[in-house]
Amino acid sequence: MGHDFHTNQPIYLQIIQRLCRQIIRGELGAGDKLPSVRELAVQMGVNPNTVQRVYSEMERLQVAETKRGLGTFVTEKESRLKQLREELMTEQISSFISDMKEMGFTASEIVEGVRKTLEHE
Amino acid sequence: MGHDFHTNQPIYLQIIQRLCRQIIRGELGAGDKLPSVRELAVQMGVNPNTVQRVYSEMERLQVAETKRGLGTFVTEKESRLKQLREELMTEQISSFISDMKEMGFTASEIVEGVRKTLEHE
Amino acid sequence: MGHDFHTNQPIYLQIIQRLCRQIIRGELGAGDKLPSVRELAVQMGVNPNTVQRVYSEMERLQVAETKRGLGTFVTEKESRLKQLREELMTEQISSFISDMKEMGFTASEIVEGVRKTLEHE
Amino acid sequence: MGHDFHTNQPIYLQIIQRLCRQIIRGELGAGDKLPSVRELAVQMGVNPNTVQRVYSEMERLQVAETKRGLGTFVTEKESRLKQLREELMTEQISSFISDMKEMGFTASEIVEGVRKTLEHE
DNA sequence: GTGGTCTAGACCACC
DNA sequence: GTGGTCTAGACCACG
Repeated sequence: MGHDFHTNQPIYLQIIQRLCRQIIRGELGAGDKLPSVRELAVQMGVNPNTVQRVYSEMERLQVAETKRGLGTFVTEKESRLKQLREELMTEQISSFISDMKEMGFTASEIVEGVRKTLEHE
Repeated sequence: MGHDFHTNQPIYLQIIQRLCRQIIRGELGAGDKLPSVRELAVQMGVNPNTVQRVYSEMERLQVAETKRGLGTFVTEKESRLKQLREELMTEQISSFISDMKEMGFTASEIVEGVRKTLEHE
Repeated sequence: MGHDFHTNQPIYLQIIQRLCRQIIRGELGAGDKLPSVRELAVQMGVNPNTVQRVYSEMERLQVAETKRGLGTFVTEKESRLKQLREELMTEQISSFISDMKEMGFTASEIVEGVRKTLEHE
Repeated sequence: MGHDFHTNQPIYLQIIQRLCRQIIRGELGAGDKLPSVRELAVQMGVNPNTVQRVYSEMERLQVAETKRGLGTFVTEKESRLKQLREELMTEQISSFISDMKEMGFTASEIVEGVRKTLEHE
């Protein structure tokens, strides 16, 4: 079992996130084959139902495609992958900033906080 | 009803978050009285039990104190409030950065992304 | 306010306990006058209703007596006070031992634990 | 209904206490499955919500762990269980001793009282 | 009036 | 099946 039980985010979302990140990092490229449902289920120490859900969801997001009898693959549309990278980045940043503002932090506090945290690593 | 139904975060956590943000923004100061359980329940369009849970949790976090028969109050320990502000800020920033890194973004991409997004507002 | 708000035991019981302990320690002797309801209420930072309850309860326990127009006094029956001391001690010890046994500690573990804790003070 | 109504301690605390004692007595071992919420609710003659609260609290104390969709289990960390035993013992003893001292009993009176009471059983 | 606990019963996501 | 959350409405002790 390679996933984190301690968080309360649904396991299938954790797995989707992990796969998407591998994709935008380039570890998984357009058209690459994803593990079979059963394989990934074993790898992750998870019920096959859960993996099934992961793949359905990724298909809905047009990030993966299922070819009947062959398996599930990263979409072949490279443009969709670039778009995905942008989407995830923008989404992440805006939600971060809006949260910080809601907590009353100023723009400069935010930039400084991020810079310092990145330095100290 | 003033809370978000479209998110999957439990209502009581949403309310805690909202109150904590009001506190660290300084809208609620040390020692201030919080609304009574029943009052807040009406304000939020929520069951009193849910608010009860909010206040219990905030007391556990030492952000609120309850005085029997009198009501629930923001803690009188100013230091705890400063600490809370730091905690929430650090927590927010680190989780943001670790997410971004996991997606393969570099430190400079992150800082730039944040700076640009803040400018365009 | 000289009492402890942090515990969840009712305030009136805390006050009764405190008074009884002063009595069996001999700080308050048989026949001594107790403070008036209003006085004690101010001393303790507590509502007079609460003190009223304290005195009623102590009267029920035959530890205090109220003389109309004069005030409330520690009972004059010295024997009752000795008895009280014994009662409280026995009660305390038996409930302690039965708790420890219920937790699976042996007689010798209990005696040793108590001895050691008393030494290290 | 298997719990004490005649005490003023909340039912959920009584149940936690009972479970913790079973654990430190070794009747429930590390990793053992606890009854499901609904099961225990029936056993105890109590509402499922009350048991829910018991399990949440025990998880917060790191005495229990819940596995989504599977159930609630005694923590697998044996060290935590040893620690729990120590904690409960120390807690019990110190509160007993401080109570006795506050009542004016001397160290030797305390030790003797405990020894004698244990002999007469 | 306040918070604290409890029951009854519901719906949800997850495995 | 499991735990997690929520509503509705009740009763209690306390100040």
